[in-house]
Amino acid sequence: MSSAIPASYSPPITNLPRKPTPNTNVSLLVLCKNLQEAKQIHALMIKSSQISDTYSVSRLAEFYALSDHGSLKYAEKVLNSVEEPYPFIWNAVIRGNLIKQNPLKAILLYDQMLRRSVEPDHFTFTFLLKACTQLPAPATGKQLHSHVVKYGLENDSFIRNKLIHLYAISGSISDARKIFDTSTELDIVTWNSMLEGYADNRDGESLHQLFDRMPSRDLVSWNTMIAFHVQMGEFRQAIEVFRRMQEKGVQPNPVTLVSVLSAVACLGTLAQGRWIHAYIDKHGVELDENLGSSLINMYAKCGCLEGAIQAFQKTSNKSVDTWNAMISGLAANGQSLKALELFSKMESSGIRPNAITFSCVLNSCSHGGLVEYGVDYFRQMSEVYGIEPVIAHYGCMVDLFCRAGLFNRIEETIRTMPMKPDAVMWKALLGACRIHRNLEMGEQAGLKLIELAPDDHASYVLLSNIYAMADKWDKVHEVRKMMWKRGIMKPPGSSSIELDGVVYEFVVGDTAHSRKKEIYKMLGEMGERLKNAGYEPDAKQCLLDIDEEEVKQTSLGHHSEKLAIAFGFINTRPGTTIRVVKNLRVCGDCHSAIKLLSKIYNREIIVRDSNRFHYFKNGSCSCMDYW
DNA sequence: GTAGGGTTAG
Repeated sequence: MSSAIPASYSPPITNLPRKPTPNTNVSLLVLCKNLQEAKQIHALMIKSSQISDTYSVSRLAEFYALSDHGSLKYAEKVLNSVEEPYPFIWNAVIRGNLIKQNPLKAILLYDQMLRRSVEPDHFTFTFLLKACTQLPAPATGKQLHSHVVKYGLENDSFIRNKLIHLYAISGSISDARKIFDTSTELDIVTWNSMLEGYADNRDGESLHQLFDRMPSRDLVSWNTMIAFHVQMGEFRQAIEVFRRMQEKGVQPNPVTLVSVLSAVACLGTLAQGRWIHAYIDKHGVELDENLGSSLINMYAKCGCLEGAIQAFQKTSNKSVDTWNAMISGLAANGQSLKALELFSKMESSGIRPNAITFSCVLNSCSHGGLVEYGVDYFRQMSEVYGIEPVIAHYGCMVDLFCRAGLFNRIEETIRTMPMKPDAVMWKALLGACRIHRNLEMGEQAGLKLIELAPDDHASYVLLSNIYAMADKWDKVHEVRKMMWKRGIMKPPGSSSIELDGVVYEFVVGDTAHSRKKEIYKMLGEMGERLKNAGYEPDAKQCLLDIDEEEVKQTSLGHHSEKLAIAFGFINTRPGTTIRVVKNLRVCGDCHSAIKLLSKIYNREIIVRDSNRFHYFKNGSCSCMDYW
């Protein structure tokens, strides 16, 4: 044949075709530090025809789809350039879309895949089901389930567990359970998926039953239980489970400790929080940014700012959440200006504030009575940072104006904002009406609030307080009757104090305590000294706080925070700071009394109520009587 | 030559 190369021919050395061994270029992909380099390798692969090798092209598509330096656009180009794409490439591109938070696209790719007659495999379905969980798209999930059956993959454990997870979180817990019950082999992830399903459905009974039946439990099982209790507001149980977990010798990880710290923060039990912090240090648990934020939050919510600041400084990789936790911590503890200062530092450090940051910042302005600052930050938020205010931000603004008693600006805000006011907003307004004695607007806001939040006891109490203030006693009774009829119960006020790591809890009019004699003797003394200092009880503010029976038996002197403070006085050395955590808001009468007590007994008293901190010192409070 | 379940922040 004429085209045959003569035997004598030897090509010039420079023109030697540099035929790479099949995987040379592919193995270079891992070294790529940017898209440009990957494209060069891509070009080399085309030149050398290596692109038609299934393995090589798959790896290239995988790089484009999954690497930080990749590009989904190029991944898709590769996908479309291959005649008969192997499912691997489709899987990679689908997975890439999941990573980039685009689950919808992932599902659309599956559709294309079927149109091009590419048969999905077990990997494909795990990714797709994850996409359905992310969206969430339970109906699509159900369809996929039937495809899984069609392809005979229903016994794949990964797919089965994903299906359980998807059904459980999308309200079809019985479908999830059906798969669980009909599985021939249950692995730990199956158990955990089902466990999480019950946790998600707030079904504590089934959750505990399943947990008790588990043949073995791993870290995730324990974390699920702890998180469940935190979610349900059962903070002591959360810590109890944590204790049991340690007894069983299971080592906690950052996820565990984030949950536990959150529970401690809600309880306000500083000694416990310090113990967890020491545990983290001692066991060398990695202080990732989440755990850092949780520590800051815990210290801040326990009223220990120094601790929060130290944790903040120690968190090396500060995320936007880290800054948010510190800013809100400063604000809650009455350090509004410092919070705003920190916000400036955050801006100059190059971290971009998010919507939560602005809630924290506006909240700082509100707590500090810094009206004009607040107005300016609100403007900056959309103008400088392009963050559109949501209802929560408008809520902050209303709160800001409320505290300052600027009723026309409140009205203007509510009138001009692009959404309807929510219960939180009416509540803030109602609170302001009480403090500024604006009875007319207060009544209006109260009725709106009850309309929007008919199950919230606070709605009724606040409205009743307004009526009581106006001496409209028939209306007070009306509200009370309405509450009774609807079966709304007000949880009893309770306060706790932690002494030497032990938490003592008191409820209003508590007489069950083993040291009640001593406590009531102390209360008596406190009452005497308050009276001598010119204090007069004001019963109007909390008529609905306690039952009528109790009104007769006990006086305001027996509110839980006072009981806790009395107990603190007895059991600590003079001059020691008293820290009390209350489940509801401090009533106005107690607030005045505690101010005086701080002076009479020369003690710093820190009370955390359901909204903020009150630092009572020398006769005044850090909240400047706005709360 | 690819996969699974868990957390927080006003």
